[in-house]
Amino acid sequence: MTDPSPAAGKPIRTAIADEDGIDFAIIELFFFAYRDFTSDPDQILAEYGFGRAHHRVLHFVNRRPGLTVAELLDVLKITKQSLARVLKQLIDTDHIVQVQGPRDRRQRELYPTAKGRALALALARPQSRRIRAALEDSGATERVTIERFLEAMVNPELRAQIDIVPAQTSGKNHGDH
Amino acid sequence: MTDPSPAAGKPIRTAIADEDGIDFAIIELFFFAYRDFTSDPDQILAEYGFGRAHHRVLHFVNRRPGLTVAELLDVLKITKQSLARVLKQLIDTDHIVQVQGPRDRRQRELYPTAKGRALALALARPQSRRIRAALEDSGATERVTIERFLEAMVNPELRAQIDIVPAQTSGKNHGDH
DNA sequence: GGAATTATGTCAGTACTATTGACGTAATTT
DNA sequence: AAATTACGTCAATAGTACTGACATAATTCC
Repeated sequence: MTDPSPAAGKPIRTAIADEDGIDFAIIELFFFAYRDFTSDPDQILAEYGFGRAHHRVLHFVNRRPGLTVAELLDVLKITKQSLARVLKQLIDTDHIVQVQGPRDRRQRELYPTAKGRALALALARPQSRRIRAALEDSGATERVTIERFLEAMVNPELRAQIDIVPAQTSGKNHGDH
Repeated sequence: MTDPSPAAGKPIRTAIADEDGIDFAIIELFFFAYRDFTSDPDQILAEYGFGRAHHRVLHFVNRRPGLTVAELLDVLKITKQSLARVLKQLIDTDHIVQVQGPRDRRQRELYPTAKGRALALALARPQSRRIRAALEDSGATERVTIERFLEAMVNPELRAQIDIVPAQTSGKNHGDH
C-alpha cells in the first residue's frame, strides 16, 4: 500500500515549473487569497447557522434591491432548487422580504429588511478591511488597477451583469464604462 | 406568502452603498473573478469524474513533490477525512504515487506521475491563459502589482507556506524574502 | 526496553451546497 | 383558449466538508 504498484507510473521528483509559461504563482495566490477572503464572513455566518450561499444571496439582494428570483438565479448562476432553501431561510428569519411585482404579479421582488441590511454590512466589513489593508500592504496606490484586473478575469458575457450595479447613493462612482 | 407577514421588517428599497466606506465593488468582483477562474478547470475535471478538491491536491503535489500527507493537510486546511477520498482516487487512477518516507518510514511522500503532471498542466493552462489575458486587458503592465496584492490578501501567518514553494527550475524566481 | 507520541488510514454519521428532472399554480402573452 | 413565463416544491443524487473515534506502525522520550 505504501509502495506504488508495479503498474503505477514512476514518481516525478521535480517541482512543476513555469512550463509552457504557466503562471503558477498567481494561480496559487488566487486560491489562498480567495480562501482567506471568504473565511472572515464564514465565521459570522456560522453564528446564524448560515453558509456562504446565504451570504451571496444577501449580498446581491442588498446591492440590487427589488431584483426578481429569476434575476438572482442568473447572477448567481445556480439552479432554482439550490436557491430555494437558502432564500426561504433568509425570508423566514426576516432578513429578506418578497414583494409582488408591480407590473408582473408573478414576479417576486426581493428586498432586504433592516435586519438583512445590517447583516450584509457586518459580513462585508471584514472583507473590505482586508482589501484596504492589502492595498496598503502591497503598495498598490492604484485601487483601479486591481479593480480592472479582477473585472478582466470575469467572463466577458458576464461583465454586463456587473455593470448593472446601480449608481451609488453616495457621490462615489467610477464611471459606467 | 407573497406579501411580507405583518411582523416582518419593511423592505429597504435603496441599494447598499459604500456605507462605512465598504468596498463592495471589489468584494463583488472578487466573487465573479474567482468563480470564472475555477470554471475553466472544472469542465476538464468533470471528464475525469473529479472535482475541485482533486485539482487542489494535484496542484500542490506537483508544486511540492514529496510533500507528506500532513503537510498537504496543512496547506489545504482541510481534515484528514476530507482528503482521504480524494487522495485515494488520485492514487487509484495513477495520478499520484506514495513513497515511504526515507527518514521517517511512517510518512508517505506524495509525488505526481507523468499522468498526474500532465493533468495538472492541462488544468492550469486555461487559468494561466485567463490571467495573461486579464493582465493585458486591464493594462496592468505590472504583473507584480497583482501578485503583491493577492499575497497581501492572504492571512499573514499563511504567507510562510506560500514562500515554501521551491525555486523554479527555470531561471525565474522573485526572491525568497 | 517500555511508554508516549506521531503519521497515516479508516469507519460512522452529519451538514451544506449544489445538481437534474418533474410537477403544479398563477399570471401574462399570443 | 392555448402557450408561455415566474415561481415554488418534491424527490433523488453528488461533491466537499465536518466531528469523533479507533487502529496500526514507526519514532521518540524517559
